[in-house]
Amino acid sequence: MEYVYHAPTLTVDSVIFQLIDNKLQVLLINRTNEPFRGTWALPGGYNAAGDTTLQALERVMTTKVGTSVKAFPVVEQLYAFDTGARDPRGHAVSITYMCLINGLVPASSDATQQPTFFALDALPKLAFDHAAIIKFAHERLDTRVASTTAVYALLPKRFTLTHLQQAYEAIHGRQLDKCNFRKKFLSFDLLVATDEYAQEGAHRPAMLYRFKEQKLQPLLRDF
Amino acid sequence: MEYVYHAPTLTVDSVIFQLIDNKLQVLLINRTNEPFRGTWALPGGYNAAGDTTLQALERVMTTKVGTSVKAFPVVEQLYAFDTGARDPRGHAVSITYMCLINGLVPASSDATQQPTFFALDALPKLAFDHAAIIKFAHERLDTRVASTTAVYALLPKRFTLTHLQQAYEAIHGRQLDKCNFRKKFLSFDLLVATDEYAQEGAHRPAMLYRFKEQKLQPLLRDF
DNA sequence: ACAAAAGTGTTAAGAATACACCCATGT
DNA sequence: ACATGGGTGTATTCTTAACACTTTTGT
Repeated sequence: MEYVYHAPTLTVDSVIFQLIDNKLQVLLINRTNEPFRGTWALPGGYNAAGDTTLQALERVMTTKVGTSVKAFPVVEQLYAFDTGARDPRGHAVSITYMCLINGLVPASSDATQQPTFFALDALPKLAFDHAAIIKFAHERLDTRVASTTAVYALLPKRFTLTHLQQAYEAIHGRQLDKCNFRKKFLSFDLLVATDEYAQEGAHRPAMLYRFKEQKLQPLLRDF
Repeated sequence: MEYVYHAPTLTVDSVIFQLIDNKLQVLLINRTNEPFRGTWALPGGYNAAGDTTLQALERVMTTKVGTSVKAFPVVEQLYAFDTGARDPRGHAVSITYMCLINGLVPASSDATQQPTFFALDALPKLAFDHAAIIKFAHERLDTRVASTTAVYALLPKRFTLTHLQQAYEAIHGRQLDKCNFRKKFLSFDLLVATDEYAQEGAHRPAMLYRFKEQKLQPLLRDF
């Protein structure tokens, strides 16, 4: 049998989440090339032969976001999307990653790409099937913060219990009872109170907490 | 910039689960080609340009398992593995799928591949990183049967509550209390009792149940 | 004194767990 | 009669959920 194997185009796209103004936001860049030129899209790029998907992701991060993958405390592969024909010339498969971070200031090597964070409830029109990818990523994030300590990646080292609760509320999209939230989360015994307080207005200052371990751990019970 | 894009090799591998003798078993085939010739491996194959991963999976299923993907009530994409260098000539990315079925008798178009079900606790030496893929698939299956009605795909249309419990026990790998299991599962209101009984030995016959809906549904509470 | 957010207590409903028991069948 | 697995009841403990209350700050 005479048959020359030809591989489909392989790309990598990253969904970078960050909490800004107590809202869950995602990083988008403005496409400078066709197709979808001028439309907002997830930072992504080609995965060339010889590169692992993580290496391709690193290339995307350094060139289009201005940061190494290593700067993200939580990076998780999501799904291989192959519905959206990325390239009009043919079928493409995109491996997607979810990246969580706090305090990232993006800087593309190409300034016209203007990397910008958008709130999930105020997304612009998106290129390719990127709206579906973001939806998938949001659902995955929801299950991850429910079953692991993944929120730590979205918060600064020190934070108040109200910050923590607001993070959960922004991700889950619903209000939680303050007292019940605190009792439950503290019962996991993952936080330690620091001796510092946050003074943020005309009211009682809040105690600052930090995670005992800055790493992904399973939660005893789901949130 | 003069640059010709070259895509990595893309493959598809399937983890086919079935319950046999109250044990969770996975389908393996014996490799007829190098590398790993003569070693057991997951059914898999190349994903050629122009084919979606599901089309590539269909090709694998019809040629190496003797069944269409459509015969599997539950098919779920798992993860893109790119650690194992499938081909010694270069880097390869494998998209993996988990497929659940009941009563499958496999038949490869190439009889020397002898597709065979192996119990998860008695796997042979495996090619590539397939041991890691099976472990990943097992964990995913565990969360799926805990949060959805995915078990239905592993059971015949009619089954006893003991069969159902044994399925959960085989997947979770631990014993469950009969009374508590029944109360909880029946409280989901997903099963209906048929008017038939299963007579399986020198003891009281067991009532046969069926799922109201033969489809994947979320469970009210996790198992 | 008051507004605003921090932080706590209490109770009732619901779920999980452990364990003991009765029932219907073939031999 | 008895062994075997089918099928059920109940009490205890742990979680969840709702809601009301007190505390500490700046103005």
